[in-house]
Amino acid sequence: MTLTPIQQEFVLHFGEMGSRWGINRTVGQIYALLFLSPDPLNAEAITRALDVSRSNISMGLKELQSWNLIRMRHMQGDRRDYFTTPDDIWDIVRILVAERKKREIDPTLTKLRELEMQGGTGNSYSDARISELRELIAMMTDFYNDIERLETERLVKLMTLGGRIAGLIDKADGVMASLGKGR
Amino acid sequence: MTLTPIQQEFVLHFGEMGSRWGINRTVGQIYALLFLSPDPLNAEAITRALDVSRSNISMGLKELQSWNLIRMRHMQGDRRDYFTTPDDIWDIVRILVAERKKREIDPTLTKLRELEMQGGTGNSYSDARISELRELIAMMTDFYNDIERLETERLVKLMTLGGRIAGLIDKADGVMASLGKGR
DNA sequence: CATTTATTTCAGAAATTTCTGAAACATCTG
DNA sequence: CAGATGTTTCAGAAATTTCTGAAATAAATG
Repeated sequence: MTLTPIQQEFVLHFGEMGSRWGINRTVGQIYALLFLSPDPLNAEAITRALDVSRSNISMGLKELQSWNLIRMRHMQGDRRDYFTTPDDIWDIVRILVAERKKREIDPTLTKLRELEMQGGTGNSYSDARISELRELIAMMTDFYNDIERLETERLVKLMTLGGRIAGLIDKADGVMASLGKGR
Repeated sequence: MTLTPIQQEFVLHFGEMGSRWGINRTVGQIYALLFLSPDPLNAEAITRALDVSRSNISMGLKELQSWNLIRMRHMQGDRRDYFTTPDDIWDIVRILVAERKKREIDPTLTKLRELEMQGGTGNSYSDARISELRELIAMMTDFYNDIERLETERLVKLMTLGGRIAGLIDKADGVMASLGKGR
């Protein structure tokens, strides 16, 4: 896999964005490369394309696997490991969101619950802030669980509702109210 | 502001999570402290509470201001700067999402458009991948713009729809179809 | 305008993260 | 099993980020 200039630029961009996304440069570049590649690549091919050390690639691949972001595959009569990104780009988004939630949100939700268990902070404002935050994160987490279950088709429909979304929410709410379940 | 043990733990947690959230430990701790504090705090008070250098606090506050995550206030007859987090926790969420989008998503959308402008990569699969990715990010960005406009009340309603959300999407789609605008 | 008070800047120190090359490990082949 | 092939581990080097203390800047006070 020799990269054309545009592919090169794409790969370098992912490398640069890596630090903002919570991965390192090499991991970003490996992912970008696999994302663009029509075929699975082995570590040796990745090393040649990115011009970093073989061991760095090995660690990067391990990291990407821990993120569930790449799949390992094998070829007939070749004992090297080959890697790909999921074909369906929506799968990639789902994985990314799931993993970021797991790393960036869940530990805090757990910690907040822990803190609340341990009794108050000794300050009513702090207590209120913590419980507000816990409630908000719990609500977002529940919403995430509902959204996560939607098939891609419905998800796309939701996302393309545009301005009609407000009316739709109100309509759903109206139904709730008429059923005596309003909040 | 002397911290109780539970407040201390909250502050330390935010410090530790900082690196996953794309901020450093001190910035995380400052934010946690301001979040819990009923009253605005000045840099000196923050320095005492967190036990790091005054200059580090100064830089941390600057960083938080660049994120729009804190507000500067002044007290009558006191020329020191005081800082708070927004009272409404939903405002905090909105700001966070907006800033992360700005830093983590927008540059990539711009880059992808740039790459597409420059003509293809020389590989049809790569081209398709890039344009798919650009479309997906654009869709999510548009959705974000719609959501961002919703008042908190409607946002909460949306998030608490639970399992009914799928049906609601279908209903909206049905209306679209009957109007001959189906996609 | 000299002094006091508050804040920022910045060069270098400290800490952390990333990366490399060499060695270890693992597995296959003849 | 000896050699070949492929992967991982890991100690230290390199790069990057964070943090500090001292100096600079800014603004108010008497």
